Amino acid sequence: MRDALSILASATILPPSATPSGDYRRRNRHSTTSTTTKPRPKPNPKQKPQFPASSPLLSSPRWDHRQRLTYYSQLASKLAEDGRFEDFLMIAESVVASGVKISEFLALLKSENVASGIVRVLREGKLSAAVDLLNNGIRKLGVEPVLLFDAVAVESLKAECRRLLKCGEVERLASLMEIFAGFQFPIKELVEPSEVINLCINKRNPTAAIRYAQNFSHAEVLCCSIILEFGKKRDLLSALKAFEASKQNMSSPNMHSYRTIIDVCGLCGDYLKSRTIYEGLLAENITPNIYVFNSLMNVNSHDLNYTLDIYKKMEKLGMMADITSHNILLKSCCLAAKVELAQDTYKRIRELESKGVLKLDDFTYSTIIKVFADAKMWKHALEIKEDMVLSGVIPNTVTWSSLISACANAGLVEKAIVLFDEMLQAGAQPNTHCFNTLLHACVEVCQFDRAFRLFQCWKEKGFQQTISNDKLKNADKFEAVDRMTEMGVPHRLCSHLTMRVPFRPTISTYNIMMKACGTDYYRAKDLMDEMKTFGLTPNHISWSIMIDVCGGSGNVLDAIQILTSMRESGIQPDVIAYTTAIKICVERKKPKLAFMLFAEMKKYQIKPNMVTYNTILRARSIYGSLQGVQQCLAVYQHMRKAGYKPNDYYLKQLIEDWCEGVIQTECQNKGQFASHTTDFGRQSLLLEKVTEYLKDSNGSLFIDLRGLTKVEARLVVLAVLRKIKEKYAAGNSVKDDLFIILGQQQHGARATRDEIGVRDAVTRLLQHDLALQVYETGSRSGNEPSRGNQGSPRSSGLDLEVVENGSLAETSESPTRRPIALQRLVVTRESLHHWLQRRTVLSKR
DNA sequence: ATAGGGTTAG
Repeated sequence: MRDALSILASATILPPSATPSGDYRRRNRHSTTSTTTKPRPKPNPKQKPQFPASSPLLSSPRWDHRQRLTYYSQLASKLAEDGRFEDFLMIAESVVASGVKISEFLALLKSENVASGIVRVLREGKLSAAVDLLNNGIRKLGVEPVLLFDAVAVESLKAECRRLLKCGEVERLASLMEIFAGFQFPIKELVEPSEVINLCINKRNPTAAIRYAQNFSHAEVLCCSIILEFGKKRDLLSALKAFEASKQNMSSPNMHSYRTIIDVCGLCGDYLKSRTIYEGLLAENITPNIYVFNSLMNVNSHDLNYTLDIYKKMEKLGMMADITSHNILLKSCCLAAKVELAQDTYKRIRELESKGVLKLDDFTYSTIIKVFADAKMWKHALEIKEDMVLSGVIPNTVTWSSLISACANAGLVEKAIVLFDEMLQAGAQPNTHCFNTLLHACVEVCQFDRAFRLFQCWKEKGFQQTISNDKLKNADKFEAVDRMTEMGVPHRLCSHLTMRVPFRPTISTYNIMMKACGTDYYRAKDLMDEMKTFGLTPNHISWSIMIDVCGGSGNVLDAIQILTSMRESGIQPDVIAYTTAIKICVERKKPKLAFMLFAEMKKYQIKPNMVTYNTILRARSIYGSLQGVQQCLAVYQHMRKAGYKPNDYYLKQLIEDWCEGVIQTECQNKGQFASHTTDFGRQSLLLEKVTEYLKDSNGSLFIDLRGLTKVEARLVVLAVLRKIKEKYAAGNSVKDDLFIILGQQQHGARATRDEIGVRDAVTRLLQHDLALQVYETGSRSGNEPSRGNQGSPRSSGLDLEVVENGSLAETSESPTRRPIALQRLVVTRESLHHWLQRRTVLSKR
């Protein structure tokens, strides 16, 4: 125990003699808002203070009881304010030991000083130790610490909370709250809980949010909403942290938080994580509840097999799958487009219903309707509607929407409109979503006028409703209906629209309508402006549609310009916007612009996708020149590097067409080979070779046909010949024989059938179709009539067994190379000359 | 406490 004297000595406070007791005033403990001061309540006169003799100061005859108490409470207040809670407690203990009631002491204590002392140690980061001390010390004196804080203290604490809120000091705020919650203080009074939680979420501080939430009795619910909020912000990492933090201080696993984090995984697109979480539960031998199972199935619903596995797992555990589980299973079938499985599932659910186990709901019916809608089975969809009505489930807006799209997807606009009408008759409230479906139905079948009439009519009626409410006079109404009927809107539809379809368009509405503009760029532009008057901002899709509409009107340059407008309006063009623009260029036969845009994508680091590549490669007919083909091949290589499978149909077509162009007029039966299709797995080799041989840098007259089929070999030879021809036309004559490697033979082994096939096909092409002079050589190089062989046969990227100057591996140290002899064809330079002179003008394609 | 519908590029 420390000496009270030393405490007094260090306390910077005036002796009580300088403080007239009657003058001492303190603020009223019970006032909540008023800051005015009141005289402090007089101590109970019956109270006879008994100060122990051991405390000389307390028993000093110079002071009366009240003076002493006032002095010590002031001293204690000061000590608390300085954060010296140990000393503060010692005073309190001495006072109590002297026989004074603690409540009397507390009544005199300046509790705002205690509060600010706590704030002070909080700022110094030494809060918890100090508070533990205070908490225990005060409790030991038989008082709840909450009594330390009166209205004034609460006000100062509130102010501190507001300050911490404003500064975004969530950690400190959470600490403060934890402490006061520990005092059994109603912390809800200090600051609005949602404000604290929102701040923690905005500050991306999941642990502070959870720490705060755990001070409340409904912590589980709060923790779940925190996890969900992070999910809504697509911040899975923080959500997971919140989830982990919420597991602390939790006696039993909280299934609610498990299902929430699983839902959040779905929101954030990380379905694999949801599986990990589920497996974690299993590993701990915890059986998830049905909500966890349903959420897991839902998050993984795009993976039918997994969903089915979970469904079976539930069965194995003897857990009754409820209607939600079944609905999710149906949804999974729907996403996988497994119509039959969906039908079976639907039947099974119906059976369960007839046994009284389940009750089908609007979700069930709407989902199976969507299955049929997607499969264009509109009749089946309508049958489900009958089932639904018979079992007494009322179709809702979503059900009607799905039914309308069932007809729309099948191209039945009339039926879609009849259904819409029926929906209104049935008293269902259509919403914008539903209206969009209907408008889209019209656009899908190119009934643009009809889309506009409906749109116009919806807009007018919607306005009237909002402007004049229901005060619309009957006469006006009839007039409006007449006008709409004139516009071709069904009469019944008009009257319903007049009554209750408010016009609340979305971006989608305008996007659909912009599509309905076809190639009328100015109309689409007007719609875009109109959209802004409704407070809607065009999105990526709007801009892409604008590019399409503008380009469709033939205005390629303006269409490209839209990419810039888009960027200027704050929306970075995405891969779709660029692909659309490239499509326009290709359609309008502007390959150079298309390639320019393609290059621009690289500049803006927009990765082309399969559609982009196919779009730019599509217009093969417009690339007639070697340069064009080279550009295409470069795109092709780019594509492979980006990891796309080289199964490109267009490019093969391009090469075939271009190569065949060599003999277009010389060979009548050219279709014979061109009609063959090489199988996709082998194309990469073919295309690689063509790409290699067509490079400008590759000047050698050398072709390696090993590994190719005869159709492919023919293409490669034709490609090289075509290149020679184009080079010749540009003034480069042939200076060498053309070497063609067919295959290799080990010692006396016979050539394979394939190799013979290739040799025959190529020989026939060269000799018969093109009348070139060809001879075959199977022996070692050097035996054929030599012409210096300047063109090096070594070609980059190809591993050849031929070394320079035609001598085969004489200097090689590898013994395995020695016996290899190359089967090759040689096309003489003279005959190539003749061939070139025969047709110096390239056939125009 | 659970789930569902419409729009963009081949």
